[in-house]
Amino acid sequence: MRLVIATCEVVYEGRLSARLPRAKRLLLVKADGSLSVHADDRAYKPLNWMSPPCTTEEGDGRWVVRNAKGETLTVTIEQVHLDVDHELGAEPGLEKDGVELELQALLADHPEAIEPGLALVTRERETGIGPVDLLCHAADGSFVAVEVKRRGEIDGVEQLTRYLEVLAGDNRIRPLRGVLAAQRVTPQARRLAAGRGIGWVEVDIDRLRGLEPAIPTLF
Amino acid sequence: MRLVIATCEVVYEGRLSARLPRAKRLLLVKADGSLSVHADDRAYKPLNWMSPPCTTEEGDGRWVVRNAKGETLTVTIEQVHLDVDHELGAEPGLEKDGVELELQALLADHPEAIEPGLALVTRERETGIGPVDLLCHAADGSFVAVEVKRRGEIDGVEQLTRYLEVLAGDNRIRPLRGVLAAQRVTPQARRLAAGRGIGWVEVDIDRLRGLEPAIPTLF
DNA sequence: GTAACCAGCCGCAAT
DNA sequence: ATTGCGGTTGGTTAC
Repeated sequence: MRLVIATCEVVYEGRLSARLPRAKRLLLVKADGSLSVHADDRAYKPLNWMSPPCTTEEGDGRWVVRNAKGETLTVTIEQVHLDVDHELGAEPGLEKDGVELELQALLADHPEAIEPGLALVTRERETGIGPVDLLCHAADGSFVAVEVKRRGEIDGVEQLTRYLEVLAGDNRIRPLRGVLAAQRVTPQARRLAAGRGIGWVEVDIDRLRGLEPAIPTLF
Repeated sequence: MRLVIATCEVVYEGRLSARLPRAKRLLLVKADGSLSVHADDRAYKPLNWMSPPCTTEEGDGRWVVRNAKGETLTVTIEQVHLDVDHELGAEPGLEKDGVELELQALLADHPEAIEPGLALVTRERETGIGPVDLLCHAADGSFVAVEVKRRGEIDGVEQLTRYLEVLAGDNRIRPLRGVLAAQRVTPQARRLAAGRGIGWVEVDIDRLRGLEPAIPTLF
């Protein structure tokens, strides 16, 4: 990993055109070949960058980074304030406990938290246009397709709507309705869901975490 | 901007839980208070980070970064290989020519590229649930709501569907239909659009750039 | 490779 | 503050 602090100008030509007038910035060159240009703000987002795979041509105070699509990032360096190179070695890897996956697993174990009497049929049921998170069977005899989100917004309702359109053609799982299950459901999403005949429920992930696996799956 | 290369362990507790076992990494501390932890790959993406506003407590080989929501990023430092601090000064700012905006502007000047005889009524027409990119009037007397995308995918069709649902209630712009205009339209989006009675068109941005403004707006 | 979907998405603008 | 929405979104996975 090479760290350069330099007074420079930067031009990106690719999916858009972007120009950075002369200023002091961090140029971060990683072992994967990528280059990021950072200012002292914008959190972790660089001002400009080129993602790998790409190649850098360096010479005469000018770096030209290119990728296979012909996009270019050109850095014109006026003055170098720091230029260091460090070998970092292999990254052992990031372990994550993601929220949506955990929420889906918890709800799969506790479908009754979505609606009393609900029982799991299957997870990640394929529809042909993507998998529906949970397919359940309700106390009233109907099937319920559940879309699980950390945050229930409009696009979750849209996604579930698409799945329902497809699943409606399968008469083995009729009658069918849809429910959006999320930690929070926004007012717009509630309104859109209501207009589409889709239910919604807010679930408390901390309460779910405290429960023991209770209801076995149907199949 | 402070650049530290250190052998460290990192734990994030917040919207999810994440752990990084001991390894050599870059710690990037910006003037906005943000901290990013980078490995030598993943392009510009850090392994872990904390966005501003946040505060860092540093002491005894341990950094604890907190934000207002109680999320924490804890870095336990075993060995420091580099620790430098540079004043970057103000960033003069990034100038961008975005693609969707340019495409929308070009199509506003050349609605006939969407469909012969089309004339612009207005851009960014408010619907109550967000602005529709272009509202036009067609040769057949109908109004046409146009959603402009760089890449026409399912969510563009969904978005336009929502707008059409709302705009259908306005009888000053009847009859009304919808068109998705993009540089490319994916097969799935075409299929979904067809099922909803929505049209689609692929536009050549380079050809549009070469045209002179031709058709004046109606209003 | 294409396409759909998630992401601690980020960041912006309008409500 | 919320919410919709674009992004040079990036990255993963299934088809």
